[in-house]
Amino acid sequence: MEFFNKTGKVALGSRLRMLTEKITEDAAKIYQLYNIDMQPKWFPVFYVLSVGEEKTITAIAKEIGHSHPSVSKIIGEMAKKGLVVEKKDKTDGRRNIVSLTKKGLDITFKIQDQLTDVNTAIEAISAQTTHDLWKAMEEWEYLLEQQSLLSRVVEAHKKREAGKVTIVDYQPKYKAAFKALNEEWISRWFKLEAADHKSLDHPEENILKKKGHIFVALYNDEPVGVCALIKMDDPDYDYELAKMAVSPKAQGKSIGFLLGQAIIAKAISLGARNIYLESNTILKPAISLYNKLGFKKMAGRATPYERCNIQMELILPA
Amino acid sequence: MEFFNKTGKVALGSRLRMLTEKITEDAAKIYQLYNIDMQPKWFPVFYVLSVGEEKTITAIAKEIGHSHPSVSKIIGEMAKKGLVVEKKDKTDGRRNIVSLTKKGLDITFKIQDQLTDVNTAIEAISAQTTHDLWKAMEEWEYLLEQQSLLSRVVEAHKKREAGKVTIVDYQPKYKAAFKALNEEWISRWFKLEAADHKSLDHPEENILKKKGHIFVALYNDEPVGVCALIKMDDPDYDYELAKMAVSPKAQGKSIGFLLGQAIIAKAISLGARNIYLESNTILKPAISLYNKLGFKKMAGRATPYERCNIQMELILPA
DNA sequence: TATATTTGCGTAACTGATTACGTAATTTAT
DNA sequence: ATAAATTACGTAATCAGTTACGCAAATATA
Repeated sequence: MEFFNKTGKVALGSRLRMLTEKITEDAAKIYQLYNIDMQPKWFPVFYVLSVGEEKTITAIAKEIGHSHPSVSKIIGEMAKKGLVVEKKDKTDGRRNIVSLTKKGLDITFKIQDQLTDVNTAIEAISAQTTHDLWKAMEEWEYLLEQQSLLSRVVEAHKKREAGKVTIVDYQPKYKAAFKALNEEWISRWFKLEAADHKSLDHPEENILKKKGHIFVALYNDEPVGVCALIKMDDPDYDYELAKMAVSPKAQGKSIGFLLGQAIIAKAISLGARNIYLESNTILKPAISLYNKLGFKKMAGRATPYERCNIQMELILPA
Repeated sequence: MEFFNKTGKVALGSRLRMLTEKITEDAAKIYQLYNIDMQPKWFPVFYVLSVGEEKTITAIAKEIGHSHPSVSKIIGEMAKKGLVVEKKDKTDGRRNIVSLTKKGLDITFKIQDQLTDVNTAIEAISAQTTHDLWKAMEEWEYLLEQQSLLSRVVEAHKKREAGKVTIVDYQPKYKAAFKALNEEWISRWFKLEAADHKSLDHPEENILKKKGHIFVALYNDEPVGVCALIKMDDPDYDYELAKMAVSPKAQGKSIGFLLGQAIIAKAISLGARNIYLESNTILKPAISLYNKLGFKKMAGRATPYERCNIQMELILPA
């Protein structure tokens, strides 16, 4: 299909479906050719029964990777043709135990030649290819089991969006945004406290002039996230990560992570030994972000914020 | 799926279907994620319209490799969502000309990011595989277009059956079979002639004692084909291939071909310059077999058989 | 010019799978 | 011992495609 060279790999699903169809189409004709009264779709069920004697519907379904209604239907069809018999389990009345009949068993022998020839034909095709379809499928199955395509796409999306985000130093024009972004999330979860007003209304005086730093995340030149690195007045702790706020509209762009990284890099360049922070455990995504950045939960320490119920620290390399 | 390691490649179709399903399943969720009101199955149709402007239903179907009813249905659904408009062709009242609406066109832009991300994700998976699924599929498509799986299986079958056939020298116990096999086909097409009775009733006297040879093809120790190499009394021709007969029950095992090869090998070992034969053009499979063996049509020569209307010869290497 | 064939496309029925749901039997928890 | 949860499995509806069929328009042929 020349079409797929134009669309690119996004049409992988469509292309797979077509190849599948082309191959399955011939399967029915092959059974006919060998005069075996069986439908291709029965094959997986037939196979497990021929190998393993008696099985229940769900056991078969699990083994061949179909849904149980699918197996149920197939067994019904095969029973009608006299290839299998169903019988109720005496000790467990729910179970329907299926096994091949004499006629079904006969087919297992009759079908051997066909299987040999099909295998020969497929191997012959494989021998003519430079890329091994069978092994490629096995690899894809494995990789998709590890992480679904969906989640990989989400990851790609996030990475691309993060690339559009720039982290810049605070400037007076971001004063309003600094306040608004913080008020937005604080008021959603808690009540604004006195200490909040102090730093949010006057960041220059209360953070920057006290040897602190503020970073702003820009997306399309819009400020969508902020975070402060505040100099602490404590012999054991050098800096505090605080006032981290990201607009809900700009989620999925790793903005919190980028701001955190910038803060950490800054602290290192300032020769800090550690970074301290305060948060609340109901803020699950925040806590997991701090963990991802390397912060660890630590023992209690005095704080002016009522909403704080967890404290974390990050030990920086010397 | 461990299951497929047990069944072997005969379950290629099933395995393909499952992989297809797994991938398609996520596709729908991906559209949702990007907030695009479109179904994955619309994509091929959408794609060709976004590239090529107006198209008729069948033109789209041909381009994307679907059946036309499928496209017809998809266009109906897309039209309901306002993504496309249909209009009758003025010069050809049968045609239904389809094009994207403004809304549909908007999606082409909106969808770009999604396509980029999906492509990134798929490329990332490909990078982790050692066998390239995409290229492998392309190779399979190409090879299946050249020769279908069905016909390759038929070929494998034939080859395997031919392996069970043995060609042996004539023995008195095959006298009846020699006669019966020949009478069977001759009487189906023609009337037995006087010359037939002579050689069929007394092959020893009329063929073997006159420096001729007879080969018998055995399948399960049953004689299912015969062929004679008869010494000719002609300065220009050394031997005649004649009395070739194969049981209809033993077709598809290349028996004629194997007998022919044996005859030719014998003639060469006897130092013959050529082999002559007589046949009739209504016997299409026979003529094509002779061609395959290397015989060429030649100019007329006297013959005792009424049914002969074509004469062929094979020049042997010196 | 009349008739036969081909073409475009819609509708209907089928296919091989799925998910959703209901019911009965069994197992677990209180 | 009873209630709640789980399990086995069948039926119904759905899905994304197919083939079969029929009608109308256009084209080819006699």
